[in-house]
Amino acid sequence: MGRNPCCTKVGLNRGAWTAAEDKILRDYIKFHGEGRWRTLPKRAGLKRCGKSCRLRWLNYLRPDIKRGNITWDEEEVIIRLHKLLGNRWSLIAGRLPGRTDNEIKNYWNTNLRRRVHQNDPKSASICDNLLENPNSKGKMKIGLKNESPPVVRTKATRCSKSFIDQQDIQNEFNKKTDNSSSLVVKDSADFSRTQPGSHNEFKQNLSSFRPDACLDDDLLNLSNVLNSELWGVQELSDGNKKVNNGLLSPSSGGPFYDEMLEDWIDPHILTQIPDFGGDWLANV
DNA sequence: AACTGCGCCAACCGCGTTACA
DNA sequence: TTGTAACGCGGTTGGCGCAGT
Repeated sequence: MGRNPCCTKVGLNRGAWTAAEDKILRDYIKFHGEGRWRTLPKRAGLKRCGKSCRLRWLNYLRPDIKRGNITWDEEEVIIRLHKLLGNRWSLIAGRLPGRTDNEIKNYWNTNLRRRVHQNDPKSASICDNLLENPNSKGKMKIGLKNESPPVVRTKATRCSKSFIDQQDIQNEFNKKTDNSSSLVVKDSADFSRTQPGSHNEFKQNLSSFRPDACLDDDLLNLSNVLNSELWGVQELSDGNKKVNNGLLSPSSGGPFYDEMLEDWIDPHILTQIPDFGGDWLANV
């Protein structure tokens, strides 16, 4: 279904914003708050379409916007999350306070993409350290099913559907944890086939536990990634392979820093996960 | 000094998803 | 249940500035 333009283009300004326009928009939002973008330009007296106003506010005028060079730490996070999430710029931006999705997208396209793809020594070393060095803090070698970054979802969803009754969450969690300790895994490839509705389902439910559920969308996608693309596979001394769930046992098998996990998932929930930080899954 | 090519990044565009009448 | 308004996302565009010639 096609959509009408958000506003008639006739008589509207386009292109770069002037300082005067910025001031009008900033003052208006300061007084009236964000939202109702479609009608905002008319009410504020701006000759812009609502979309343009929203974009200008979100990417440039917001008071919490951090402008200036991307730091090395931020770059590291971008590379790490892009490896996990693909072009989910808004999710990546959500992990970088003060940075916008547009800024990160631009930075990736102009600085990081080429370096990563051309094995630039700097970014290559970052990726190597993050994804392949088993001795790195909080990380281990992980198994990737293919070379391309995991594609999760490409389009926006809103957060509001993620709000879940807290008691239901707790009940579901209790149910799943009671069952989970007896899981036995033969290999990672077979896992999702042999254990439908158990481990994967648990992870799906785990992804909904955070009470401030606006981040649940992140977790849902993270869960999708873990379900489909990323598994920790460790070679044991006896030749057997040990399968680790990257989400649940980050210290031995996950592609995440511990602190990143703790940020993503309520610490209270983490403490209830059996053998968190160790070998949650039994293996053969 | 003038021209050209290129990179950066703000802004635009199309469209998927959600909310709501 | 359906249609549409509104929102938000990722991809793309185009203007500007800078470096090289």
